[in-house]
Amino acid sequence: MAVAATPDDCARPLYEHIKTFVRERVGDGTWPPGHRVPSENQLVARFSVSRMTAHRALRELQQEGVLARRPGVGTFVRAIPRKTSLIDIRNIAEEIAARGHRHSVAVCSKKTIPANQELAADFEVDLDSQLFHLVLVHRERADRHKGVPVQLEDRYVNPAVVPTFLQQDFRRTTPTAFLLAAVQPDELEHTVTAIAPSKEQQTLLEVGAREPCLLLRRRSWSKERIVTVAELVYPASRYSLYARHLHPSHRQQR
Amino acid sequence: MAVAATPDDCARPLYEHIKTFVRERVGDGTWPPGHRVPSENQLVARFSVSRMTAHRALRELQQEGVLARRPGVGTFVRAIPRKTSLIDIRNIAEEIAARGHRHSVAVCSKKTIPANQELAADFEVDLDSQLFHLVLVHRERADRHKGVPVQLEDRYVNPAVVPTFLQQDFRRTTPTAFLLAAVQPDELEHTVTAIAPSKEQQTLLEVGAREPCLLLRRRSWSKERIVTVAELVYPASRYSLYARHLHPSHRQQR
DNA sequence: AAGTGGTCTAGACCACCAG
DNA sequence: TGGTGGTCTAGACCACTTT
Repeated sequence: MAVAATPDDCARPLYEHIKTFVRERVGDGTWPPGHRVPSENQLVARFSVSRMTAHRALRELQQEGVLARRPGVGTFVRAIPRKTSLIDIRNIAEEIAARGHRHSVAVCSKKTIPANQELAADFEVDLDSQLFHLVLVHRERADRHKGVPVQLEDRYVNPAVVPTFLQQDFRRTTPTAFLLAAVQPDELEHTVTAIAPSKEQQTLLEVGAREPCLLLRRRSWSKERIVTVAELVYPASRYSLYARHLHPSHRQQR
Repeated sequence: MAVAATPDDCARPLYEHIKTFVRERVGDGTWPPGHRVPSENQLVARFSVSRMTAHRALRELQQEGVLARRPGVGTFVRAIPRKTSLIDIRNIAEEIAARGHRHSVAVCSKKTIPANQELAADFEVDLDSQLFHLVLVHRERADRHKGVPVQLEDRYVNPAVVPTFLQQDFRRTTPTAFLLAAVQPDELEHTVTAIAPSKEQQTLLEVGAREPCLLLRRRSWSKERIVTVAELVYPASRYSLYARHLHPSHRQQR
């Protein structure tokens, strides 16, 4: 009974409480796909809110692809893997861990550099402003072998937004994880193209000249300022990008 | 004055009326980026609805990236190209037209074929079931030159869902446009990788063996049934995929 | 002080689906 | 017939920004 007051009660909207309540149970498997979640009226009683508030919580979870609702029937946990990657930023370390493999990182470069013409334009700062620059190679290994490179990360970061960036130990925390924790980006831009790897990229990724690679260029903004520009190179044989999502008219499923 | 009753008044929710009203003005440029849209109270008066209804309309348009809202200030038309491609299906003909160029199509193959093992699994139908198969080359040209191939489209369609598919004239309507009109997909899956083009792809796309290509594999569902599986090959030098979007906490912008 | 958006309530009516 | 979700109203309080 009781209202299951989560630790983080602090001033969050009531519908967010309900969303968290549902998401936790869906996330940890307490409510498996197909499971019927409490009706609006049951949530009204359980959380002591009005029906509009409970409705909003369930409606938003439906729009996010977590739940499927059927008028006259009920609300159910959706079966399908929800939207991923390309859309959300994904942390490569967690992804690899999710596959049951080991992730490791080699730091190739980690320094402060002056902005050249192109970078100054990207970051909307003056020429020769100081920027952080980082080059990493992410490797994935299944057992006790050395593993293979799966991503080359070439990243510039705005020191004005994240002054402590270069002090991190990137063998413990990926830049993506750190940046997401440090600044919540308001906006993301992704551009994907295919490239033939350069000599240097071939060496770092341990691929041949003929193996095509995916180049994902990501820029993120916070409060109108660019936070980071990253070029992520994936050998196509070892990685592809995936997205699955609902279409505007959300509805359906079991 | 009056409620600007749109032609399609038929039983649509009131908040949808308001959303349409706003979207039309944003779409046709009547309200340019940065323009301040009517406040909730003004919409309440104009549409004779309650504030909750007006609020929901504006909130959803915010979530869709059309509007930016600032508490205490107002609601404004967003400046930035909203989420595109990779997320939404995009129609290559419209895209090319939007760049002021001409789009043309060569139909390489258009027939009914029996499902092999792989296709049967994809479509969740029996082996040797009949499927529609289509191969197109999309070209883009700037002036009166012949233009260059920008996309090779290799598509299978479920006849049970779209029986009239093969009867279309794909020089007039792209498969994407037709399919979107025929069946509203509930769900989409995109997988992106990089490939070195095969001999046949090199010929059709008029690219060299060394030019990497993007391979976008798209599957769409309607009511639990697969509608179509498409493999779209883009020469990387002529095309890249782009997405820009807001992060979960939507807020900001002028 | 006035206006904005953000949230919330306690009712209500409806179409739909189940038993 | 009773429960479900979908919509809607007419109030309300709040934090915030602008004037």
